Amino acid sequence: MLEAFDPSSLVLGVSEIARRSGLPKSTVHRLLTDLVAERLIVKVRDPATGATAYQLGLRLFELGERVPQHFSLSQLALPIMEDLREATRQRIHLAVLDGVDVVYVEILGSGAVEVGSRVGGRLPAHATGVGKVMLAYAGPEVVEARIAAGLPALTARTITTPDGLVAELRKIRTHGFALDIEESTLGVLCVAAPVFGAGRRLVAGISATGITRSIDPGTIGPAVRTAAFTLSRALRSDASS
Amino acid sequence: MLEAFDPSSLVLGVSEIARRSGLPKSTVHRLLTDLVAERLIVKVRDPATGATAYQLGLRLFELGERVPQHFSLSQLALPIMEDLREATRQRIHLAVLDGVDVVYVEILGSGAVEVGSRVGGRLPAHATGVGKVMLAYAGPEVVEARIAAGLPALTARTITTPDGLVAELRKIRTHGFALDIEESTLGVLCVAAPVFGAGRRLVAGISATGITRSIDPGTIGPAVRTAAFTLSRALRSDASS
DNA sequence: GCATGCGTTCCACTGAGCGGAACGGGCCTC
DNA sequence: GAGGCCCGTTCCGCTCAGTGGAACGCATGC
Repeated sequence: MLEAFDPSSLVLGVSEIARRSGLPKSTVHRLLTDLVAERLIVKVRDPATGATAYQLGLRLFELGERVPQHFSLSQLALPIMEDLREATRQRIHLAVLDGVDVVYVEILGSGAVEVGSRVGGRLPAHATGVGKVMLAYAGPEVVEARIAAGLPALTARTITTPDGLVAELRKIRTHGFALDIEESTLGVLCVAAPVFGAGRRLVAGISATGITRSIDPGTIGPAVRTAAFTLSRALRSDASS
Repeated sequence: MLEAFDPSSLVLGVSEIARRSGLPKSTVHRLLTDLVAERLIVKVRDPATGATAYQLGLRLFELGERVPQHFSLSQLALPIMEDLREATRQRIHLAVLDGVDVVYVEILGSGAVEVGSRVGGRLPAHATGVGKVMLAYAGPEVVEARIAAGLPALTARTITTPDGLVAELRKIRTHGFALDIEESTLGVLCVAAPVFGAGRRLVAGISATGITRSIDPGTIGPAVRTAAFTLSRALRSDASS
């Protein structure tokens, strides 16, 4: 039922939540009362209509910040992301693979252009730089799962064929980094590198993103790879302590 | 039961969760199975012992990022916080009042020194700069609630008497900003200002934090207040659109 | 004035949830 | 090697908590 609150609808009434979740209104109303008591949901007065409405509560935010895949990773990554941002002056993303999508666990810097990424947001892996770089170093079963789930286009430049994706991933493994040239957002270019943890296992992807005409991959690529190596080493040190 | 996962214990076994939550082991086990199915919890192998353990799942992080008090506020605040960070070169905090505590909803920059603040973390309001500034502009019932809940010391410099706190809050209203001179962390000074939304209602507090000897409140105070005014105006514009 | 949809409450009915006990396994100590 | 301890997991008899359709009062729009 909590999934009814999506990023474009953060404040909802009982009937709308019932519609979105497929539960009866009385069930939703009772569950909301319980969740309000647990402070996972907050009951508010919708300023637009004056009606009763509900939104996710601060407690949920506090719990969300304790998710190890975000918290532990961010703690080690943030200083390195700050360095990369200082060095490149671009918007820096840190994301993990979740199923066939990427989920952004940390983003530094607002960009010169509006991009679709958002902390806690998810995008299909094949259509982003960090996603492609993680697909390149994840097992073939993840690539196959992504292909099976479909390769939807985010822009006209998104890779939408299995052969095209497989060839692209091979190229990424050769270069050691991925490029997203307007595949997720028109006018935006992104350079991404893989981050490994203990046992050389893929943990995350890190990237620098900016306006296509202001980014030189030849210059930024090595910087992103350096940050990725630094974070990988930090993760391995952390795992053995 | 999810509260059993606290920031110092992110990975727990069934028995430990049962102890912390006061629920029987079979109840905990069954609830965990349900939460794993909902992907709010992840079942992992504890690398230290090889035993089964559980941690909060990425889905919870995604939901946490949709909490309006974090998401909507951060969206408007981040560019302003970045400006303030650029101008002051200090660690920037954005926090909201929750009951008698402050909860940090956004933090920019790692500091020169380790401070107790953490995104999603909470601290007693009377013992932090952003907390004192919000107490100064919140209703007296919030101040009374904080006093009734006790004024625990975080350092030897924390205000621990009701009269001392009331006098301090009056002073803050006179100056329009708060100072935290080593009250939450030794060696650390913080300058904070209040952020208002529609109807001149207090929404948040913003602050710049750094090493005591590297911060001049006379210089940084106006910068923090400027950022607070800018964010307040952005919030009022946002509310009326 | 009527229709529609809202949030809220009621209550007869149903099966889902509870949690103590037992199990097998791993680890540690003697 | 045996015994003790604690772990995670499973079972199942028992109990009442949860369900959701219907009805209500209210607000809005035509």
